[in-house]
Amino acid sequence: MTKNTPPPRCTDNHIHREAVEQALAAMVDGWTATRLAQVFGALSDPSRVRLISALLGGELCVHDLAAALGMSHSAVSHQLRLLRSLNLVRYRKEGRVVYYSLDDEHVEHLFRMGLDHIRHPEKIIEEANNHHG
Amino acid sequence: MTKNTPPPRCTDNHIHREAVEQALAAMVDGWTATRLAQVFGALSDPSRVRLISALLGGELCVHDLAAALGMSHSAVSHQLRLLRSLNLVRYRKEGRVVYYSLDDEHVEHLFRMGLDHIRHPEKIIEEANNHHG
DNA sequence: ACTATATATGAACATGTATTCATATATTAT
DNA sequence: ATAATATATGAATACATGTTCATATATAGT
Repeated sequence: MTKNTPPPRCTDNHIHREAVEQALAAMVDGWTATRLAQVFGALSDPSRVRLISALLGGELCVHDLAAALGMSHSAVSHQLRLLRSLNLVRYRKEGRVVYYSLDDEHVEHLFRMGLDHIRHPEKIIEEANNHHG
Repeated sequence: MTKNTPPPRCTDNHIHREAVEQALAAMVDGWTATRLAQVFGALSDPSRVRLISALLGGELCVHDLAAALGMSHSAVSHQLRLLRSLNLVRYRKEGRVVYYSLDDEHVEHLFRMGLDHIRHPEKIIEEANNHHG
């Protein structure tokens, strides 16, 4: 006997009722999961990440975005279309120039939170708890 | 003579210096963009979104996760491996059972921020700006 | 040792996606 | 009208990705 706390078992016949129900209670529905996946998917490509980050500095036209990223206008336009479709960026047309900008603060928050994650792998808990001011 | 605010032009010869430099200043480097894209990519699949959301309720073993999601153990294990590799989930081994849980609060924040986005498409600006109450 | 259980992993296939190319639309100037 | 500029978009191709199947590893019980 090495342990006195018998680990709950996961036999096929009697799966943890409680555990599974706890999971089901917390789990989002399929449609929400799909929508969420789409939003995160919009940020799941290096080009789009760079597009978003470029727009952190303020609105930019397609041409300048293409220049800054070193990509073709077409490729940038395609990506902007995706970002637009998910309300991550908005556009403003002035003459024949179209200026893109981040749609709302959400996007910036999402982005910065992702940055935090890759920088502070798991330090954030301490920071959040200590800071707390 | 139609407007008195001439829109800045994006001619090939003289791209906006300022605009492009503004973009370049705000833009993350390629490596960071790739890492970020990977993290967001981990949340860009409905199955993984549901996995994460299931774990919001607390740690769960692979078997129960598979049961809750209605997926094969193999599929779940593959996805958990991805999430693990990006430090989005952690695992705890107890006997032959492996319990997974969200790695830190970051993940939960990221997730909830995504949820907020798909629920409040662009209301956040009004809320933040007006804030009259 | 052997058997059963819990999870992990490699290969394969099927689907999704990002870029390029060519072309279309929209706006401005002549 | 035509020409030039700025952006958008459809089709095609090349690459990435998720699931399934079969198999491997790890642990517990006999």
